[in-house]
Amino acid sequence: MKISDATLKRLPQYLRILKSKQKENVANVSSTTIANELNLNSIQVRKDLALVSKNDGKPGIGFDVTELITDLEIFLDLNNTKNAIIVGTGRLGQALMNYNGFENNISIVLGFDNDKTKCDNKKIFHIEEIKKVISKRNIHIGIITVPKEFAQEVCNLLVEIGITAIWNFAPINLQVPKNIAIKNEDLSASLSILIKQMNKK
Amino acid sequence: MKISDATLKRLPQYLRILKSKQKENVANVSSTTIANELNLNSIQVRKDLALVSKNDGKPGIGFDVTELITDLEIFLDLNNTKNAIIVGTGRLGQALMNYNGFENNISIVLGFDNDKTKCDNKKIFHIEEIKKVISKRNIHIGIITVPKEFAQEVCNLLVEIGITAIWNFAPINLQVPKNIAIKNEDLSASLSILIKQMNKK
DNA sequence: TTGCAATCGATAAAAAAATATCGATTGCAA
DNA sequence: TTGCAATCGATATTTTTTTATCGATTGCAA
Repeated sequence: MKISDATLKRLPQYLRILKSKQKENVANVSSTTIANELNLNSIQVRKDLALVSKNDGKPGIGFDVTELITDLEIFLDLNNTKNAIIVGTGRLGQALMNYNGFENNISIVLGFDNDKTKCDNKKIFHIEEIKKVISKRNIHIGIITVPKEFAQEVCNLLVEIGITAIWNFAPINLQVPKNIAIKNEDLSASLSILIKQMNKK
Repeated sequence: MKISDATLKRLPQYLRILKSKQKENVANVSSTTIANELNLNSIQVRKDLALVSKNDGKPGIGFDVTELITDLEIFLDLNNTKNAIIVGTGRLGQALMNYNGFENNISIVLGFDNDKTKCDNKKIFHIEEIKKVISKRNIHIGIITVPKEFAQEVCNLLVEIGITAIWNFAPINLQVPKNIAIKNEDLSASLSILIKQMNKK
């Protein structure tokens, strides 16, 4: 059973709504309710949920909030924390190191930079030390927040030291071996969509 | 003629490649070349480009780099700079204020925060002053980088003062009137996709 | 009870997006 | 010249995604 990226993108949103319902001590939520809050179609919500949960919704009532949360968390693999490192500890890197919007599934354990003045912090090391510092730790994810000129180089380095997933914030499409997972976070593209949408209205 | 979000997302990537080719004094680029660099299908590239440019590619040669750049920039409305403000000048807000990956189409002119200690900066004001400070300026875009608890409230405020496009980085789905353009930047969703992809490999 | 509104899942249909096919054009090398 | 490889656009096909339909279940109110 494979799940499309489109669906995958919606799952964390469902989870957020479910958790907020849980906080309000709501026991059941209908697909219609979820759909309305996210401006989606309720059929789509049901289909998405059916892919990740064996807990059927009950006609007239909806879905059991707690059960669905459990299933979503399992599916999204939110229970075991992934260790991550960040290369590039400028403002964006620091913002991510301190971001609390992630649903607790990654822990950004270390940062690296080529600016020695930033390395006074316990958690920030000079990029040259990366091999040495990382060797004994179990790191899954590498986050790239360096200027685009250095991004491919950093990417290669991360691959070399055994990182298997790369989250890239530099405005460039990185080339990686097939066995490496990569997600390019393209803020320009987002902005283009927003501006296009704005001009239409 | 309407363009899908999927296509719209690819256009800035094409532009980036074209510009880098231009820098290398390459006069023509084939759809195959572009497709390979982005791991896309060349037919898809040609179709996308046909939507935004009347300059046909030439068989055996490819597309004229300069012409395509011009057409993409016109289509993406990159020539007239949009003024933007940021609400929430924590690390992420500051990172965006200093980000240079945008293709020069927005200028983040001012920041707002509810922390007075941040407001010594010429460009950062207290949120309470927002109406007064903004009234005479021509602001198009509002960027929200506050904690999620305050995001909807800030959003409402932005709508109230006449902002027509909102770029939201708080992990929450904001509700806006129909005539307002909105883009929720969902980092958790991106991360979910990356992790899913990683686990598959 | 009984009937009604809310909701579900399964299946079908529609819409959208991606990819394949194919004849035509171009430049280059034999 | 001539033939070949690269490339194009237009059209057709396939695949994927979204939305609609419909019979069935549930709780609640009359």
